[in-house]
Amino acid sequence: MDVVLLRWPMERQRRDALADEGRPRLLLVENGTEPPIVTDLREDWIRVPADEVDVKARIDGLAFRCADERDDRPDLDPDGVLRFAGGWVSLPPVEGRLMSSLLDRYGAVVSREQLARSGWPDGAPGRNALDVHVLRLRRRIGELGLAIKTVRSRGYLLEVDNEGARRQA
Amino acid sequence: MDVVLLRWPMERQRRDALADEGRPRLLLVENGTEPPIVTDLREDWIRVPADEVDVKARIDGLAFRCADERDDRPDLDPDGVLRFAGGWVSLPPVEGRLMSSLLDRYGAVVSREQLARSGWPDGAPGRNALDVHVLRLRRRIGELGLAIKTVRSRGYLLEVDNEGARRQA
DNA sequence: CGGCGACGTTCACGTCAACGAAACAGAGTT
DNA sequence: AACTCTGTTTCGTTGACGTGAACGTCGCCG
Repeated sequence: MDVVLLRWPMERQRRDALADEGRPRLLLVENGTEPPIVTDLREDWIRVPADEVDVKARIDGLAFRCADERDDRPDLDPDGVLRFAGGWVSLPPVEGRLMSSLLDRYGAVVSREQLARSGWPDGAPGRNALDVHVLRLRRRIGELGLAIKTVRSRGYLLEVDNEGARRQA
Repeated sequence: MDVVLLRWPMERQRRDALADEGRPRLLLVENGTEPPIVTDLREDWIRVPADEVDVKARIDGLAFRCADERDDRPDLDPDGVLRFAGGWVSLPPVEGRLMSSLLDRYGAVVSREQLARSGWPDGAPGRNALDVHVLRLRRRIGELGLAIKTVRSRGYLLEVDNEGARRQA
């Protein structure tokens, strides 16, 4: 993700907006003013005027830090604990297997048949069982900021929930 | 943890040593040399000479980042004293062994079977003994700000208690 | 257009197992 | 005698899982 440059303290408002979006930013601190208090991994500052090399080093360092947490994929450990974005929920056996299958193809569609096979390796119960488990799985992972989208007549797809996340928080 | 100041590139060796230890450090970059490539959350740099205020801002920012991921783990000494966050409680033998097992996998799930083996190396008593000891352990460590979470049908997990902590305080 | 069926979502239950909590009793210590 | 540590019994609560049914929505076809 690109690092945004902005002036401090002139563009304080813009900085707050970027912080809300979670975008990395480098504050160019005007001479004669104090640097801000940095409490965010995606923020850094440098006093201007500054050497071009120094600015580049700051930008690269920031980009590196952000890349670090970019592959922030949900992770399901063997004990049925799903971790994501600093939080975790525990998944019961069936839902754990469904999630594992969705995770194998994170961001892509998984067919109902495939899910049913994952959830019940030796024969699925009634047709409706899968639907109900998907519903329950949705509710659980909602609070982590994850969502399962339906692709009608194709299957389901796991992704980051861009909308519902703040409702939960 | 304290931030260590050192000169760059003169003290490169010392910097590497600190990096190995995981200690936070601020590199004072000599004029006329390029800043290092920062690939570590516990490292930052500033070009000298610099304003006292700027140096302080760098140090504070670093300290904040490190505090964020401070692995301030509870510690159980061989005499059954559990220390955490400035306080301590003493644990009876069985609970001490259970805690030791939970600490080995701090933040992860430990199965009931594993716990039973730790608590009673030569044969576990009745089925409910473990439940009761977990209950008692919970009450003891609650006042330290620790909590044992149940992961149903999988086991237990030790972590910092984010909610109950203020009730105790 | 209107009806129909395939597909999904959600709710309300029922069953079963896992877990939690209180209360009690025995052994050992102080 | 008071206290701690321990294990057991008993009972209540919660969670997991499947089923049946009500409801919505989409697309197809007469």
